[in-house]
Amino acid sequence: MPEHGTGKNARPGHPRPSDPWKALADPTRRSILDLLRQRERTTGDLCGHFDMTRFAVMKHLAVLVEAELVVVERRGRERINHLNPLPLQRIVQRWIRPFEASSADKLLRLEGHLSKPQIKKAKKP
Amino acid sequence: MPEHGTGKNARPGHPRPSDPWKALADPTRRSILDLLRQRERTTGDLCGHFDMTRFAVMKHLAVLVEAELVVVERRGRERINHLNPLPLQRIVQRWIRPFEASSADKLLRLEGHLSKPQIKKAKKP
DNA sequence: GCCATATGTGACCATATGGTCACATGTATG
DNA sequence: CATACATGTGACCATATGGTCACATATGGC
Repeated sequence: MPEHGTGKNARPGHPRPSDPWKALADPTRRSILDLLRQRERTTGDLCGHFDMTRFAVMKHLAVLVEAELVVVERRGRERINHLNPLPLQRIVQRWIRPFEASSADKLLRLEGHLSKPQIKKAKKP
Repeated sequence: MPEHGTGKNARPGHPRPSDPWKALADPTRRSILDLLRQRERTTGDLCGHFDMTRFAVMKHLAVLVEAELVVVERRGRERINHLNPLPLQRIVQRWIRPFEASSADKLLRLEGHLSKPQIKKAKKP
């Protein structure tokens, strides 16, 4: 049930959410999310913040929408992009928290490897 | 000072960490981190868990190492891969926490837009 | 209706990426 | 030392991705 898998909810308007990690991988898209975190913005507004063309920004926006990180509201001839924080929260809960849980231990064990070669067996002369 | 890469510390051993988001983007690599979270593993051990060839897994491992998500310890003829939780923690602290901070408000405002189906007008024939 | 504005679509290109393989290196052990 | 095992390297290929553009489609105001 927690998995919105391939074929369960195949409603026309929501084909299937794509991997939010993929969407997050691009720094431009992360900047877009950052701008959207401040307030919702039209596509044109967003374009003003980047060096690339309007089309490139729109493509990034499309990726974010497919990952459900951005929700679109049509208002007249404008398109207003809203941040949807849910996928990020899901990532935190299903991915990052578990890593944090067991990290203190590993961190300590790691320091040994990071600083010294940790030779198990004495080298033969 | 003569040009030496991108300024800061271009030491031979540490070229510069690549974007951890990029490394996290691939599901195989996330699975590797998941396995490494349980315990450290050799490359061969990791390969056993995936359908692809050993080389593919090694490439993924290389990406993870460049992003400093994995630390390598050489032990004899084996290579032992350790998880390094620090980059993940950095992502959480510098990226995800700020989003969580302002999300409750946005969530409420979003609900209105999420429930409206956004019907597209029929195309002209 | 007409036109300017704002956004959408498809084609197109260069490069990055995931994946494969043949072959090279290193190391433990008989 | 020889050989098998574990890992490393480079070339190579197919596809995905980021980016561009020309052109098409709404929408609001006149």
